[in-house]
Amino acid sequence: MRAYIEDIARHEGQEVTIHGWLHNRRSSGKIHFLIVRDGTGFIQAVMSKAAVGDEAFARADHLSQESSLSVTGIVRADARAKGGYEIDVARLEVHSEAHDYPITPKEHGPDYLLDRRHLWIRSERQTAILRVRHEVIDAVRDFFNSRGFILCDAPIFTPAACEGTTTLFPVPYFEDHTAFLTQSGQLYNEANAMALGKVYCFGPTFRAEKSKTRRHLTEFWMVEPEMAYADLDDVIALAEGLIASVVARVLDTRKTELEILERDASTLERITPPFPRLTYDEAAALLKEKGLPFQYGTDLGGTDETVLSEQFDKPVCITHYPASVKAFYMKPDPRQPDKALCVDVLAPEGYGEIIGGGQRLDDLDLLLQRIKEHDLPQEAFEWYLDLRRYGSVPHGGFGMGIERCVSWICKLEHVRETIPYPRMLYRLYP
RNA sequence: UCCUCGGUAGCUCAAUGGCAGAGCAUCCGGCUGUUAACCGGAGGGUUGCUGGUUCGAGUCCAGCCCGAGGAGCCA
Repeated sequence: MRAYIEDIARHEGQEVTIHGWLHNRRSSGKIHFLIVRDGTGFIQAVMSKAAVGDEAFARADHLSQESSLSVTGIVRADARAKGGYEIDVARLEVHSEAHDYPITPKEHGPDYLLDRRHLWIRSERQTAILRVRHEVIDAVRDFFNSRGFILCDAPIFTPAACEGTTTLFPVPYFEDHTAFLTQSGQLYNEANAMALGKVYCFGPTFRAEKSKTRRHLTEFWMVEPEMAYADLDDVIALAEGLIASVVARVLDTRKTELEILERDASTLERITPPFPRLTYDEAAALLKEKGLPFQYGTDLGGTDETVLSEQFDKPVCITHYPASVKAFYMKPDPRQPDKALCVDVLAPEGYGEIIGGGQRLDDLDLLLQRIKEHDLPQEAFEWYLDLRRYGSVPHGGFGMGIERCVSWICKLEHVRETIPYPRMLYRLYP
């Protein structure tokens, strides 16, 4: 009977066949220990010379790492085994031998591994991370779907910058046209919210900044919800609910993976709403108190975010940034018009911003003024201005970077491990 | 674009300006409970590239290439 390693406990005492690959092999003369992986997990297959005969035993002695094979044998509980179970091999069938597999069971540098990312993802640690990524994405979708949000994706090819400031990737678009890869579905999301009420988009996002840090990818995945008839408090409550829900799901279904990653689950168990909130002014005062060289009126830097997030054991919401450091579409606070009704959520343990959003500017005249102030071409935004011409309402939303979120939940050193094929400043292969 | 660090065997790394080394991987041999198994043996080198200093350069100097971390930048 065919079985998967993740279900092996259900097959104790039965004879099963595992189809997979040889992860590692140890031998002790008349007994081989084959570590087999099948994509769902790892298990040790024990092969004794007495059980399989001299010929089969000798063949297994030369089996190389990552050769594809099927092992058949009885599942046995064993306290010495990592997952609690082993297979006593009765038959072993080799499908394809691998020669000189480049990723050996010893240390490798990041450059070497990234050049072989297509093979690196076979490792136990990388499969654990990619499983957590899958769970995070699934939890995000369930969260919005169960709350009446409609998935309504924004285009990847866009005609111009959503904002004038950031660097975009240009792509030729038939004769004489240049399209740009999206850096946000935000503006389209606003139009979709006016059509469908509560929407979200979820897709790849492209940033051509020459950022070279552990928090940056040039291609990453972002989920962006947007709600009509919503204010800043609604946006913050939604962000809290999303993060708490995603963390709870990973704790519920991916305990094994968190153990493989040596991630302390107790720090994640504290992630329940409400999250602490600080205004920009309060954050600035706190940074000054801590003796950081922070200049009031500027955006928070990487170090500032790290120090702030380390003050709390939950994600922290920073609101009311100066309007001047935020995007043109942010609504100013009526009580203090130099501040924006915006929120950034900083992940704990120094992981920095994972969510950015806020309430959108819904007044036509003020929006026109902001477009002028930011030196943006008004004609490119006529469709966006129509949303204010035809039944404008208070609305808002946010964007959450999936890789930064996974990186925090898994407590990784670098976001490059959270996506199957990372795209970075100097890396486009494989 | 700037700052810092790095590039030596397939991999991870040693080597005061004086014979190019170790562990792992590979190959051969040994071992019936190994957990990155262990023990014995063998093969494996254009020291990133170009030039310079020197009796002598992996090592010092200059330029370049590549990478890492950070800064700037970045919803």
